[in-house]
Amino acid sequence: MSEMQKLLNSKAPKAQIRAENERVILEAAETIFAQHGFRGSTMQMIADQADLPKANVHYYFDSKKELYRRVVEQIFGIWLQAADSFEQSDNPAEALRRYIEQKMEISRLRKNGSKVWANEVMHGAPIIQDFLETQLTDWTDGRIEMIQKWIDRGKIKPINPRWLLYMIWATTQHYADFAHQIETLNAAQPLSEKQWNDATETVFQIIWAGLEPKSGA
Amino acid sequence: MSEMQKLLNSKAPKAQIRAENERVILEAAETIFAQHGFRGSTMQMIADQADLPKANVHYYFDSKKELYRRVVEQIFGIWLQAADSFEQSDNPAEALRRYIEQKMEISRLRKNGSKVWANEVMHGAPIIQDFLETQLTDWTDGRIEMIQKWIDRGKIKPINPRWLLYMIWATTQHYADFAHQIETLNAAQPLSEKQWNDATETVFQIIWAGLEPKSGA
DNA sequence: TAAAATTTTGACCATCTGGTAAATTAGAGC
DNA sequence: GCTCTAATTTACCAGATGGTCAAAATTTTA
Repeated sequence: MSEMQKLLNSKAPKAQIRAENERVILEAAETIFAQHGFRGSTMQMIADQADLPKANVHYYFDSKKELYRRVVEQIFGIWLQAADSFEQSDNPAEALRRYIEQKMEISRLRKNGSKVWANEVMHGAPIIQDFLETQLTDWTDGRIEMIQKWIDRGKIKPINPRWLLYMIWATTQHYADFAHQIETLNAAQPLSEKQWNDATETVFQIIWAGLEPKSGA
Repeated sequence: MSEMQKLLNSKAPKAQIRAENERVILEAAETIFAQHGFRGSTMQMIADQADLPKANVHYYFDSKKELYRRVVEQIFGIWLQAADSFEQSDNPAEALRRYIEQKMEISRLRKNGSKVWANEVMHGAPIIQDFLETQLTDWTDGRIEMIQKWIDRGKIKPINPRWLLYMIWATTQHYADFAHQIETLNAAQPLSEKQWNDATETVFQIIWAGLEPKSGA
């Protein structure tokens, strides 16, 4: 631990030391796991990132697997939180806009989390399979029902709601998971604020224009 | 090597043994790398998958890195091949339909390849950065120009072509990279032929309807 | 058929890495 | 201050893994 860190901790009550160190380690782990995957990350890398001795990381988290599970659980929480922005509404355009904006915002601000999630799912979700089967399934079914109601009321075109959801997930998360590719294709520059807004707007525009019932129908 | 394999090889001329074994190893490697990532895959796993002794794999491929690079290069070739289906055309609807169908087909038939690619890019493309900077950049710039012409001629709505391309990539590749999640949400069943067709059609319909200039405009 | 070249294979090694032990230091409660 | 608990840290270990080697087997060539 650095002198700086020591200084910061020294004034913290003992109860807060634990909370703070766990937070620091989880953040470091998310960064490292996002960059190198589970197996590609070493406890030493995480410890260095957190500016703590490796044994100290093990003091707070019994094993690499447990630490990883905690990171993934945290990420799933954020995912579900964003999902709430897709609330029941009679105005599909507004609900979709809010949801897309929220998911793009997460891709921008929580890139690492999205990457860890993608990695986990791509490798067969060994750790969070139960989340997929319970919470994610429930949430998805609920939203599909809701979109179906929009269709039944003629508020959007009749499309399969499931593929629409996947399209939104895919497109928004792409900006986090493939950020490196996008940057490379952007003259090695991260997207600017303006570009993020423009991309968000374009995603919404295409999807919404693709769903809006023809005024003449 | 199994007796079966031995029997099969025994009749092959020597020159073909090498070609055949390299093919078998590359295929095995793609499967294993897709499932476990670069670091999570061991040469032993790949050897077992190829039904060869580990030392034999090293006889054909000097190192794990070289084997991985060969796998990724092969995948990029397929990617570019699909890209060709997005050929110059004055009919955006047809060109887009062909491209989307092609990319969905690849997601279905070459799931592992897509996963390896996603993994590589997500981790910062350490191996294929040069491909991104040269070939992918060139291809993308070309297609953006082409889409811009469609816009200029009023054949599609004015949107930023780049975000449209990313949307197509994201959506189609999602069906490969997140296949496990999609299966879990499909009652643990792989998508049926019918579902694949339906998803492909929906993706095209939404995107095209989102791009088609209003008939009244 | 004999020699040369290629392929196969088991045994082995150096290194890396997750995890542990035990001693030391710092803080909380009295 | 003194004791008890929590946190920090160094040194270390056991197992896994990428890669090597040399011998054996197989095929090609002369």
